[in-house]
Amino acid sequence: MPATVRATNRGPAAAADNRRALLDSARRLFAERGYRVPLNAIARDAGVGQGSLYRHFPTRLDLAFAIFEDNYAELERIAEEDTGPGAFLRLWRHLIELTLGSTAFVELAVEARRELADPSYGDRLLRILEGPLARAQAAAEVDAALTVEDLALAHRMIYGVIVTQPDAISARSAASRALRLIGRGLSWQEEPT
Amino acid sequence: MPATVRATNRGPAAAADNRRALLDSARRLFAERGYRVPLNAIARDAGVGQGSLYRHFPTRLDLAFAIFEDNYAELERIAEEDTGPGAFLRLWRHLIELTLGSTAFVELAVEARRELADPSYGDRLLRILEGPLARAQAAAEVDAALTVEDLALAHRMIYGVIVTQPDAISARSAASRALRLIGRGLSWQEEPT
DNA sequence: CGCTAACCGGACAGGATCGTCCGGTTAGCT
DNA sequence: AGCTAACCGGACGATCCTGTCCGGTTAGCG
Repeated sequence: MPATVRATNRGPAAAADNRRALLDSARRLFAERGYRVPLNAIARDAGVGQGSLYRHFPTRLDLAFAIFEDNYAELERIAEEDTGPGAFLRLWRHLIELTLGSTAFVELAVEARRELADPSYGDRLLRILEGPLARAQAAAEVDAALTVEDLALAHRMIYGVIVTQPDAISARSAASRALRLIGRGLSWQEEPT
Repeated sequence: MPATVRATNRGPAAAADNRRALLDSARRLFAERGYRVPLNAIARDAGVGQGSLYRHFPTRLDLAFAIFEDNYAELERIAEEDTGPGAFLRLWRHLIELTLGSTAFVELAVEARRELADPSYGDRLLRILEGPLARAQAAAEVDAALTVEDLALAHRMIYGVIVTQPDAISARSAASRALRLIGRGLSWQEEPT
């Protein structure tokens, strides 16, 4: 039996384990039931008391930040390390994949802006996309007129498709169709505003 | 004083007035606070008791159906009556305008499918768009490859943009940008799946 | 072995929402 | 006027969620 497995989750040494169990359960339940999943459901799923949940993460936002920090860190890592041909498209695909995995990723950003009245959390995605987009444009891989704001908008469009889809399986193909729609354009006459 | 204004909302003759007041309040609160607005808030706003609300509309779905029936009826009327040049685009714009007016319009369709396990409510939009799209394609106004499913997908994409926007004013310009993005395409290489 | 700091569980109070129930009100008819 | 069917209001019980509080548990140390 590995040393990390304990017979009990009590005592000073159990704090780290409980924290990790809470994060694991929260990640799964956010994905399965959305950002608004009850916090006590998370505590129950993690096998810890309500007290422990609120001690480790005083608010829903604290918990969600801790979970989706992983998403951002991974995107930042990819944006930094992958600079070869097609790197932008790989980064973009990864972002879509994360969104398919949990729409709470987007809902958190919306909630953070509403709750904290601070746009910095949403801006983080823009900063991640900036470098790779510029490099892809320099390599003529994507339209030079494209901006990171366009990408963020496209991301929210994909979110809309996923969140209105009844199940995760069909969400993937719907998102795929939506990406093609964005990529090719509907080819109709929409005059500029 | 018009005959329709009553000093009281009691008695047998008041039922119709109360029903209308409930619909008016619900329409406004659904638009302002989203599909999940508390039902008792609607009753309070309409100036009627909880009992009257539940008597007229046993479930949230009943109330929402009654409200958004107007949206569908209006779209159907436009689709039927307006057959001149550019008719399709006018219909499409009207759909976007309704969605800007109340995202609950979309959320209801999602909820109805989840709750009733019946896709007919969502399909109603497809049926409305069918004729005008075919006519626009016959007139070479829009790409012949476009399907009503594409349009429904695009509609949900616009919904995603609106619902993640912090306020109604900025939602309009964001939706406008999104529409241009869809119309022109991002012009990058996304291979078909 | 006993003490203590750190930590845990779950009961609990507070607050929100749902849906029901029944005493009270009204219009119209006799 | 009196009666009755139709309708209304809001109190109320049930349920759910949040966030706190405190008696109980554990690891490590002298």
